[in-house]
Amino acid sequence: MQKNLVIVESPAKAKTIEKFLGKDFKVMSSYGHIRDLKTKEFSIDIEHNYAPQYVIPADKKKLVSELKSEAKAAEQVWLASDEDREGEAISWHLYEVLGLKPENTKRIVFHEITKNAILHAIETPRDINIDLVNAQQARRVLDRIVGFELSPILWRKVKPALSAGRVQSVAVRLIVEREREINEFVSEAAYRIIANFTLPDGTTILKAELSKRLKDKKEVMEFLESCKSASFSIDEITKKPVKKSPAPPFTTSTLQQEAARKLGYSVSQTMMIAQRLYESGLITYMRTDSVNLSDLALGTSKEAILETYGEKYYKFRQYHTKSKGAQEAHEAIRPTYISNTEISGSAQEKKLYELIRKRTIASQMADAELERTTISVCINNKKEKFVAVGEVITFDGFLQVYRESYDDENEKEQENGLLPPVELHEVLSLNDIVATERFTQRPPRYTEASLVRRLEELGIGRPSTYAPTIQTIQNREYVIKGDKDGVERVYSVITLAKDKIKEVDKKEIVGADRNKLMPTDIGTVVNDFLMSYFPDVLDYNFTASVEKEFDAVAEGDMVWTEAIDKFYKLFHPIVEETAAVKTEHKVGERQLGVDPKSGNPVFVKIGRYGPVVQIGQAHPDDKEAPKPQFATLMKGQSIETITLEEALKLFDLPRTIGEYEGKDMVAAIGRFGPFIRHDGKFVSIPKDMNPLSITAEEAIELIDEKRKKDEQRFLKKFEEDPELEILNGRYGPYITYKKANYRIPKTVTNPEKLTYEECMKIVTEAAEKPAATKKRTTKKKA
DNA sequence: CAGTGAGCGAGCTTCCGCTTGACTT
Repeated sequence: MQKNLVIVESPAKAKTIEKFLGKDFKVMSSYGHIRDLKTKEFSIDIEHNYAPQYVIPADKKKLVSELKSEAKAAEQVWLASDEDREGEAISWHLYEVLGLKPENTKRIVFHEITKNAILHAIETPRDINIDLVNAQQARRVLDRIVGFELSPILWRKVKPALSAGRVQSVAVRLIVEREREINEFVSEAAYRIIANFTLPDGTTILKAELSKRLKDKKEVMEFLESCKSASFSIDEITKKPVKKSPAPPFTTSTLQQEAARKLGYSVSQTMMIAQRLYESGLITYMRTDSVNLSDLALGTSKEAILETYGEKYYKFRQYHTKSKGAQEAHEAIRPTYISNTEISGSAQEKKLYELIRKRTIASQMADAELERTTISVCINNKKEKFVAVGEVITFDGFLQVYRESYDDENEKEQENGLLPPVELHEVLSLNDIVATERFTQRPPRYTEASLVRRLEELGIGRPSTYAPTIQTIQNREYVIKGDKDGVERVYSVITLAKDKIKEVDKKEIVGADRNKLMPTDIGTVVNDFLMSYFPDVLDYNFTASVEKEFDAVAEGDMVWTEAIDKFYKLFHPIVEETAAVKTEHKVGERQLGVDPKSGNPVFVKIGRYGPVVQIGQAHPDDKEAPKPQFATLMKGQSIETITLEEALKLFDLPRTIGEYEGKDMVAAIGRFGPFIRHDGKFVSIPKDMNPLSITAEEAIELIDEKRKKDEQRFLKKFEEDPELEILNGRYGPYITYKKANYRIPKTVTNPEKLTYEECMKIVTEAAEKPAATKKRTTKKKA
């Protein structure tokens, strides 16, 4: 019989702890929550004081019965779930479901997985904190009420299968509002003035910028004109020491941000890779909001720094979490063993590990020291000055290991180089002055990672939900991650050189974006709807204010059902009212005008499958009445901005554009964008062409291109096995075998020369690696 | 990642937060 049963949340953690505790302890994992509200029902009994109806999900039944029998057999059960609200609730559910008894059940907590921490926890057990559990129930019930009362309203008023929630709806709001700011943004121009001087030695160049920008061309002309006869001399040299400190160790959110900036990983990619590192025992837990390092980690970091860089580079630092609502059940994300400089694994895993290791080490290193030199050049007939700033690193400190990245150019600190040695009052000769027209920048669109950062700042969402939330708002098609073409802008450059002023216009592309989050029509309509009826829930401070109540519950100062009741009494009547409003028109519907052909009204709205134009009304009761006509909006069109003319044009599709080889060519828009159908085959119309304006010649060219590509698609077939083929895909050659695809190693230069045996070797080797065998088949529709 | 290609009157959708697995005979 087992003496002790310890239950933790994660199986990887269970494995580690079992080693520390010895053979008198069996350690099992609950795999997170073991009980929850029903998935398909409201499951809250409003009439009976918001009593939640918990069930054990089907995929947890087997686990729960195993836990139950192990618990029954054990002399002592130790509930060791995380030391936060959710963890406390997990322990409580375990206690209830497993039928544990108070006399042989103990609750223990530790927030670092070290032998000392665990042994200490075993020595200092406590009871389940029911106040904390109730705070979790309040959180759970509130989220269910908000989600399950708001979503059905959207199904009725906007589109089926939509969703709303405390977290996702605010995430969408951030993106919608940012896009509006961008649309309303008016950039302002000003001239940046840069002068190149030659020092008295006759060769060295000093580059300096005018201390202020000039408003317009007239001002620039006047300024340059007066510079013709001016003399320039150095009137001030200042040197100032500057210090820079390292960033704290990673939390989930900062790891996601840095992995996106430095390695280009998406938020979910980062989490998957980190999960593998965690399961291999290489890093600590990857879902955390804490920047705290264990004493063990602090000690080994110190050793590593002293050994590799020397004492001068070491500085003991303790970080404190600043983010709102942090619960700090875990440590910061760090290598399990700092001394592990190299790991085995995929290239991605290695890169992420290296990032985590460097960040951890740097966080315990000395400040970098810089010397900032400012040289100011005065103009004898003006009070403005030219200024040159240079920076020299006098001691690199943590910079030797790690440098934090920035999201966009605005945030990036200017890279100041080294300045040439100069003397005070030295007279300089002017080479040229270049005035470049610069524009203020619009606010940046969110990336996945910058959205996570914003949500964290607002205290909305948790480390375990950042990645799923971003997935959800994209699945619902509230936002899309995509690219935006920039627009060409003309700016002028005015140069003074050799006493002559010259002006040229130059062109630049601005506002182009890659992989940024942008709202869709659906997202915008849903957001506007929720904002007008439920501004309190969409308020950026809603989560923060309910968290305050949950804190009061956790402290025992408030009964959780009263907190919920307070909210429900305000919230539910609005839900009822909103649902009761009979609307003839869908939310977001907009009439564009009248169809000149039929005289029927033309309007745009969110249809069952997304944004559409509709001509004429439906007459559900009259079967004889003419049916309305529909047309889907094209990519880039929006129900907010589309005009009547543009909308009517969409009805020209499908459009016969001519004949080729005796068969009609028809242009239309399908599920995956514009295409041409010809002789039963489909050819996509590229982004820079329009199905409404494409000519027969262009279409024939596309068809021929497609045929050529299809021919080249089959690189090689094998007689040994017809299911094995080498194909040419969008991303180069690949092997396909039994409906699965396999990458050809980069070392192979002539894929078409691969033999049957070589191909099968690639296939079987890939199949052995667990990651490659899995093929995600994402089903959108039921 | 590796090729798809409507429809707008018929049937169930949805929340947030913990955690990973992968039918059973």
